[in-house]
Amino acid sequence: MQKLREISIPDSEKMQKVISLCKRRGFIFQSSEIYGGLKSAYDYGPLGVELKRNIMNEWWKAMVYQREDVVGLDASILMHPKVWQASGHLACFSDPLVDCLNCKERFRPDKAPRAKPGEEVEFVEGGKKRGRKRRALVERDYVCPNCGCPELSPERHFHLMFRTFLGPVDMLEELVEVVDRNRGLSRAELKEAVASVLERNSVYLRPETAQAMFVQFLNIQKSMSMKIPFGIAQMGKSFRNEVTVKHYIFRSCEFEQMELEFFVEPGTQEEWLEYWKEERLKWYRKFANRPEMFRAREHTPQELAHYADKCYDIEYRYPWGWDELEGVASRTDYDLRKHSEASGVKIEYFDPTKKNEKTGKMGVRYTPYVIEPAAGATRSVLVYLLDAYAEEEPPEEGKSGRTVLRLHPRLAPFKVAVFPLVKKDGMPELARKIVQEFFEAGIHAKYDEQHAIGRRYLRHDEVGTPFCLTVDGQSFEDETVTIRYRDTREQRRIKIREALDVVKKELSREEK
RNA sequence: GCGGCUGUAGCUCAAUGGUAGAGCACUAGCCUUCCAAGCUAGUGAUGUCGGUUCGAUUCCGAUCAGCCGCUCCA
Repeated sequence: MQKLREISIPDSEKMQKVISLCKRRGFIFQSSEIYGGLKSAYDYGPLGVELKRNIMNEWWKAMVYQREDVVGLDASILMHPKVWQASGHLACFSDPLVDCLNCKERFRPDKAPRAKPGEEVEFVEGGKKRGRKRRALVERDYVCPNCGCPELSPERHFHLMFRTFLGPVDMLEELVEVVDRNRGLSRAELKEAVASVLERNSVYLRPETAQAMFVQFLNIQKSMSMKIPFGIAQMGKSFRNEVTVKHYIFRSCEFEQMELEFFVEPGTQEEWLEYWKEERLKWYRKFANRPEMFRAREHTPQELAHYADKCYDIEYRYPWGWDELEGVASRTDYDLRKHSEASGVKIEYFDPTKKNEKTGKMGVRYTPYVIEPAAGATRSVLVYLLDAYAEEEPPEEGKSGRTVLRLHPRLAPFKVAVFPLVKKDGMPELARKIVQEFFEAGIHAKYDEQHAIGRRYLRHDEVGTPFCLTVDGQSFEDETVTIRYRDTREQRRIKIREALDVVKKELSREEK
């Protein structure tokens, strides 16, 4: 057997290499590139769309098809604005921020050091460690947390939800009229008047898929006769005006989520949280070459969101360190309760099998608690690309090293490539006949006759194609082809009529 | 949003105030019976806008985008 020696790649170079491969081989392109690109927006090319879709299909399979207690949902991205009022996103997503005019620090006023208005304070010019000292009067009840300077920009709100407007009528006229009518007002009052026009017409692109599952809880539970515990699964795009976008597709303003809301009886949330944490960790590791690169980390009390009583982050060891991939949160009954209060609709579950302690009769009514495993689909794409990317030294003298994507066969964009050894003697025709069988079976396959055979193997290694079938002279004598394995570079002969089954069998293997 | 660095062909990189070059890749053809062989020919680039200049890819400014750090990330 050939010895395949992997070249170790420093973390500092890994992202560059993966990004470059993704562009070169049609996985991921920058959005609107010919216009100079758009901040943190990326397009999934012909191979990227396959990888992303394969990951999402595997998630759907594990969440919905392979269990009885979860059903699916595909909600609209635009929802009634009251949804976001009730969920708290409208308020929380617009924290005021302030810039320090001295050291350029940006911070939240509520987290800044307190000070007395009118007091004189000393600070270093430019915010450096040493330098000329200056004094100034405190105007507000806080100073810059970095340099202590009281000279600050106005408090500004940063809306983290994308606002848009429903309805074809342009509100420009209305706005002009409001401004015109209120000429005498102060700036603050005018701002409020304009804001109210905007608010009245605004809808928002969802910042998470979760809320639709809470809002449709009753419809789904009743129409499908679901009994608690049960879950609702949804995949789709969400949008956030992130202050800082980072690390390629890791944090972008438009991203794709795979979320499960799993409703449980109050009091059982802890065990279900543990259950889902383990399930999700297992799921990620199933498709990975390096399962040890995934871990679950419990949130510290400081990190915990206001709606959660406990939360795990499923983290991956990215080239920049451990970072989030999925959050598995115990959200209590916060969301259902909020929507119940805001809408006036009683969102409860009636369990006829439990005895009511108070009345002694059968049947208990309660607001379910929810466990939320919320995964990043686009983050998963990055994670599996990083996990799969490898470079190898030449297996022996005179041969070539290679770059290989060791993707799980079910995640790989092409499942199989079919080649004629050379472009003559009827080999292309036979190879095309074989590839046609895969087309008809719905297995994504690629016919390739360009360049020499070795180059074709290596090109398909680079995009993660797990199996290559090659027609040669012998194929016409005994109806066999060679199957060549991506991970080992080994090959063996199989009967042509068995080729489809051999590939199918490899694809159905659970473990990587 | 701040600070630092960066932007030349699909990729990796070179050069210059005066005709922008290579390797790889790609295309066509020849050759080729299992791991990036060879030969011939070919396509293809200075992120965008503006300024200085006789002339700017080079100098300056703005802008867009990327990387690193800070900040942010209910």
